[in-house]
Amino acid sequence: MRKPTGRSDVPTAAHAILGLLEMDEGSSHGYDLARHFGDSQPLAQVIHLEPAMLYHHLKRLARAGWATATVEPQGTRPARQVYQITTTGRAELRRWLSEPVAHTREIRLEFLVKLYLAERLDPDLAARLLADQFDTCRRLEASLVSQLAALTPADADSSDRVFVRRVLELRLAQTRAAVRWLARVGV
Amino acid sequence: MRKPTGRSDVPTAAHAILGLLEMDEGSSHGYDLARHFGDSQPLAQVIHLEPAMLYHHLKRLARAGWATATVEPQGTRPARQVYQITTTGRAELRRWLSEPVAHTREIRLEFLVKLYLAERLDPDLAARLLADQFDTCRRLEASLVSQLAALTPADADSSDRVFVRRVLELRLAQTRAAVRWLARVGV
DNA sequence: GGGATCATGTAACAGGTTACATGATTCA
DNA sequence: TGAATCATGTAACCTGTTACATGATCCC
Repeated sequence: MRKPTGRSDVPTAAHAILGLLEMDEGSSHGYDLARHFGDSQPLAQVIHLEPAMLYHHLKRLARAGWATATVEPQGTRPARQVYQITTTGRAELRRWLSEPVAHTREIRLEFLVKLYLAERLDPDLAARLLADQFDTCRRLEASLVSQLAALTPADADSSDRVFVRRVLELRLAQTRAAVRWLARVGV
Repeated sequence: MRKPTGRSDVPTAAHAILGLLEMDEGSSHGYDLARHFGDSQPLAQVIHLEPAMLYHHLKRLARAGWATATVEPQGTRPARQVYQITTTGRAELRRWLSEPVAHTREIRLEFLVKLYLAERLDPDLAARLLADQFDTCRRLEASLVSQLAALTPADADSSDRVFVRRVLELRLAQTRAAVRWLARVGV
């Protein structure tokens, strides 16, 4: 018998669904929610979610106690599973929305989803999120700068060192681009 | 019975291992290769590879005919599985190394691995890869610029439109950062 | 007649993560 | 004595992708 594998780490998609349940307030079932991730919808520009995974996440949200499902018979069609966010689900959503992402690479997906939802659910929260994300990226930038500074003094330029320097320079460039973008968005 | 599920898409990790087999030329078994992905090794700054996945990929490389395994008994320890790259494996590696990545988000991981290996296996190939990647990113940049231009004329500024514009602006910023970095590296 | 729409999924596969199994040997 | 090294993995879980099942109804 194994230990119950100490994992946590709820994926962005699950939180996105949780946010949509909060926005759509009331009647949301899988097929309905799927439209948010369909062609030319704003969220679809940022996160892809196939029906298979959508239904999967809905079940997990229910298992976690963040949503409840009620069955709505449809006559001929399969019964609708209408989901509703719970109080603990709402608390979890808020917690997630207040938390900036830790890495620059997560801006493109996770942060954009947070921003989309926060702006539509609570503009004040969105403003705070933006400010916190800006600070986080600034700190990342400073850390990269000091890592680079610690690197260059050693004059031995093995190709491995050159490579590591380039990696840091790329990260710094990406992080600075994010910082400038955040500053422009957060006016 | 299902169709054999039309997938392909070999992951970066597998190609990284293939590249290391080509570099280490001869005696490389799992435990040995693992050192490349250990603390403070240059590749570890870019890609994480736990032993479990390393051994998994080695088996898949053998299954694909890109490497062959020969058993080297060790007495008391488990026998070493020594892997060697094959001719088709070498061809596949070369093909992969010549191909720039299609998306800006893939620069951070997949492109950096290609660059690391190409520079160590064939500097000319590395130079061509850099040039091709630069062109690809330039085209991406142009595409994003025209997408933004197509967006702004419509004056109706729904919050959804604002969001989509921001997404494009972030991508453009990230792509431009990559372009400048590539230009600096590729001197 | 034939495809899109509604509404739910399952099956089979993939990569990836964490924890653990095995068992002798070397070193602090 | 007990941790690290060598060398291989497996087990159990996860997200994610693609293909397909079901079956009525609506619209061209």
